[in-house]
Amino acid sequence: MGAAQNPVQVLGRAIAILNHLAQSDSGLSLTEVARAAGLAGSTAHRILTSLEAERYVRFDAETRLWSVGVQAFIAGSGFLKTRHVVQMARPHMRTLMERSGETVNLAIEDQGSAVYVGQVECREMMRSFARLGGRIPLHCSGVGKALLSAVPEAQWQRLPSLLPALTPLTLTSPDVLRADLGRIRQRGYAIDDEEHAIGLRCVAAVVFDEHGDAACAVSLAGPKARITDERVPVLGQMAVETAGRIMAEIGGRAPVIVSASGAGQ
Amino acid sequence: MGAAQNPVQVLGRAIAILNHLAQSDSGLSLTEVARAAGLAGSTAHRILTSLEAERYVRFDAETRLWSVGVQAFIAGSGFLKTRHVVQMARPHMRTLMERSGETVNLAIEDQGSAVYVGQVECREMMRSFARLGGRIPLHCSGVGKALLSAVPEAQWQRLPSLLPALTPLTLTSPDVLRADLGRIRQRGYAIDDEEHAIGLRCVAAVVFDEHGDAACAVSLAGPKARITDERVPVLGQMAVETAGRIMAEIGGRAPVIVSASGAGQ
DNA sequence: GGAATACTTTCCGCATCGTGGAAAGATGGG
DNA sequence: CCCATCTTTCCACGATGCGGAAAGTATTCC
Repeated sequence: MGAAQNPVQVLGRAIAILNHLAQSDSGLSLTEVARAAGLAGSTAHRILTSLEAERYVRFDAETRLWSVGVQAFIAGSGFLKTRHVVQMARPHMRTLMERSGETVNLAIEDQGSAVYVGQVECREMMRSFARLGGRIPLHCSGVGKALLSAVPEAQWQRLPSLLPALTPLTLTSPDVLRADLGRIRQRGYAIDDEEHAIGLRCVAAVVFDEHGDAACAVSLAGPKARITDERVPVLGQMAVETAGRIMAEIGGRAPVIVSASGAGQ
Repeated sequence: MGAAQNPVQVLGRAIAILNHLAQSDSGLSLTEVARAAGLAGSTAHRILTSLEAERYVRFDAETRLWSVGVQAFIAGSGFLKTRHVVQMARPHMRTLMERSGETVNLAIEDQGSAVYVGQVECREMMRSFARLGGRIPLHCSGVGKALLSAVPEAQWQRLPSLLPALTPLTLTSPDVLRADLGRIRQRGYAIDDEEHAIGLRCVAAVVFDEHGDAACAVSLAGPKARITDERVPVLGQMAVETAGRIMAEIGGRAPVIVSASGAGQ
């Protein structure tokens, strides 16, 4: 994640700092920031105070820690504006949450992982912990697999030969994953059965854009205790329906299936 | 919103650009960016490509427009991790207490009642008795009614047909309460006139989070003797202003009002 | 269709602006 | 109370960002 060749040096450095701050849970001290970004203390300090002047970072005088500021959040949220899907999807996600009683997530693909861009939380005490702006691997999440299933083979063939396992149930073999993606295309929704986190299940369906490419994926996530075997097909169907409504809203259309094998349907 | 004196010139400029991009709905062309930020085209271009290298801005080759990038969204979302409404609200509550001379409370909604999560006590001998962590019903408290007023009708329709009366002035009829909530939305703050305890009056305003949902409510509480009829609108306005400042601090925004009826403004 | 127009991108010499070592100022622990 | 550690300010050096101008590319209008 190093700053590549960048026309403007400071910007690369400032952004590296921001990215590090964003990853930390409770904020970083000056020296931590400096070390993380590989900068001299004075340089890091200058950049931090400069960002602070614009409220892109915040300094807590009590804990003496630096963290991400409001304005970075506000500006960053501007990203969602240009993603009309997110806006359009919200009411449908809300309905889905009401009907299913589970938390609904919306994610897009970005650089080999899924990023959560929308969420409607359910009212249960026990609920999923996905965070807006958070990243999750494609191969071991409902949204991720749903997105993958919509991509032509050519692109996911360059997967590593062994996928990282986050739980004992994670699909680590590309061949097994490939088979699962086939099933996903057939039934219309992906199932994540504790492949990302123990006790967490979800179902997810993909939303296609006007070109028939995957725009994003909607998922329903909840504890295994609540998302039982019998409910999976029901919830999956709901996710598919919601994805369909969002798709209609944004003028998307399912792609023409080119698969040569007997992928049915 | 101009970049003030900033230790690092480029950062001020880059951030100004990002902020402008974030405000625009569909993206900006290079020249629009340059003009908005008051920069030479070449300078704006250099900064933009630099930000693009870090995925903080995105360039749509088709429309030739620049907009906020994913990574800015991801990093900006890091703000939510370290955001604690209660802590951020404190300084603003303190100011409100100084200006009004009354005790200031902060409450969140939890399972059908309001819970006090913050307080700045005034210096008067006679003062309100809310306790941190204490619960208070939604229908007969300033904070409670303010929070209720921010919830879409669908959710508070399942109220019992007769609300418990804590004083002779408590609003016990759901219809009367509903009408009051309408008025609260109109004027921006709630009034509790001895509805919870005899002799106690308060005004309260709601603080919205980034989704436009109620995050918490601020109230000013004091004895009826001090909070006279003439002071109510003044104090109410102060509460609204403070709520606004807290909202800015946590990156919240007022919700888009969808109400079909004449709930105006 | 061709020329004029508007906008985007690259180039490069100049001096401004950012850099980081060092020192001063805080803070905390023993 | 002193030493160790971390934060903040300072400053001389030169690397780095600046913007005018020119080249390259879409768009419009006759």
